[in-house]
Amino acid sequence: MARDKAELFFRKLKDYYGKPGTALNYSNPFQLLIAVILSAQTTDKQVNKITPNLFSRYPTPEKMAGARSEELEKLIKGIGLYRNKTRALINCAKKIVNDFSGEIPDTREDLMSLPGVGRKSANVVLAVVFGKASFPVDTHVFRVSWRLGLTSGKTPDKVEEEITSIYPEEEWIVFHHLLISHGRTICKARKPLCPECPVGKDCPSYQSF
DNA sequence: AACTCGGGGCA
DNA sequence: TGCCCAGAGTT
Repeated sequence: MARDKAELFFRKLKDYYGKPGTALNYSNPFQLLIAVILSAQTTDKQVNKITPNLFSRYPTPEKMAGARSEELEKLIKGIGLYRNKTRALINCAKKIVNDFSGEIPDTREDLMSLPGVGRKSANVVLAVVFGKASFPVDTHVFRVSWRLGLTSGKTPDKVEEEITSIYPEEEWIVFHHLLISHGRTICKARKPLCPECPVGKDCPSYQSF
């Protein structure tokens, strides 16, 4: 039963990694959304380097919608994929202004209609900005939950469904944090450090790759 | 389903 | 210094 295993792993991981830290500190919904878009394929550290200048120049959807791409590009250059993201940011801001009256939409469907916002980013915004139950499934979540035997789905949507059925909503944030921390430090994509893993031999994937 | 987009981190 | 890593969009 996945739920029994989940309880055990959850406890062990929680003992090991502790409580979630504070990662995304943008209280402004628009700025948080933009920071999330910029975070794709990068780290929060990289994003935090460029956001002060970016938001100083384009603090609102209206300002960003009117940005010249050459100018905005300079402000986010240094981060990866800057051409894609420049386009996404400007088009996203325009859509917020034109289709959503300048407000950040609060449904998954509307968020995903915004350029640069996919399934994972939409769920982050729903959770962080609107406090809605949503579980962002990134590659860490996907890989770690699969190795632990908690999920078997082959698509992120399926994994999200499986994983959210295991825990009550109140524990999602902690569990999400644990999967991410674990995926980054021990349960790495290549060369996972199984001997150091707090789950150890209870993991069905222990030393099997 | 496979590929692209750019730079940081680490072997 | 070259390989691996992290999402969204396009074909």
